[in-house]
Amino acid sequence: MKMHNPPHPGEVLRVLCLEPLGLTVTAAARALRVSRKTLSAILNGRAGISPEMALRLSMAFGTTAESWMNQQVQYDLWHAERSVKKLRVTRLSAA
Amino acid sequence: MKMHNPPHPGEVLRVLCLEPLGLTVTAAARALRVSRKTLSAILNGRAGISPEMALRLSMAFGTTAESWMNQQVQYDLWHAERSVKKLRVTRLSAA
DNA sequence: CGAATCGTAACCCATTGCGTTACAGTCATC
DNA sequence: GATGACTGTAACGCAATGGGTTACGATTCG
Repeated sequence: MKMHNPPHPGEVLRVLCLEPLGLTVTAAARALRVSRKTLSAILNGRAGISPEMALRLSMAFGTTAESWMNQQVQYDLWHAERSVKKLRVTRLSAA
Repeated sequence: MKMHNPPHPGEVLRVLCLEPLGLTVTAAARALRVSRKTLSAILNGRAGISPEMALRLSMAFGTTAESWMNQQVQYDLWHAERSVKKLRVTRLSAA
């Protein structure tokens, strides 16, 4: 069940939300009451989905905030595993 | 399925991981290779679970990093909903 | 040409995770 | 009663990050 290479949520947002509705970045940012820069950063993978942004997205697109946050978690964990390759931690419990 | 009042992950960590093993905060922090202050902050709800910390916990306790991150998400979203009570967002899509 | 869009850089601000050091309080054992 | 272990936390410092504004160059379209 481990995702191979999870896309950043912004990519999903663009393809599944903006494009189907023919929304421009500017228009979507206005609707979300967020600066164009902030939305652009997310769409291009330069920023993550914050809890508040997840709420905004859920309200604007009729989705759940959890789904956005979960995508972000998958993305973050996948990259954390690879950036911090070797964490020396003492095993405290067997499984 | 919406959690009523999700506990912060630190509480779960303490009750489900430290206590069963009779671990002190100091000992657990040493095992996780984290400062005692950092672990204490998490246990007392003064800090969240970062991706890296989720990885450390998964390695030490044989759990999944996702489970810790998901708990954090539930906690964050629940509080975000209540702190930012009214986000004025334009609905862009019906369901 | 002129207008709209877009990505982004440059700044500024607030928050947050993490480390170290240090202090006060609790508790158990000597 | 003194000693040592454990705990929470304040005070600092550092780096990263989300978000806002302004502004510039590039692209696309009427």
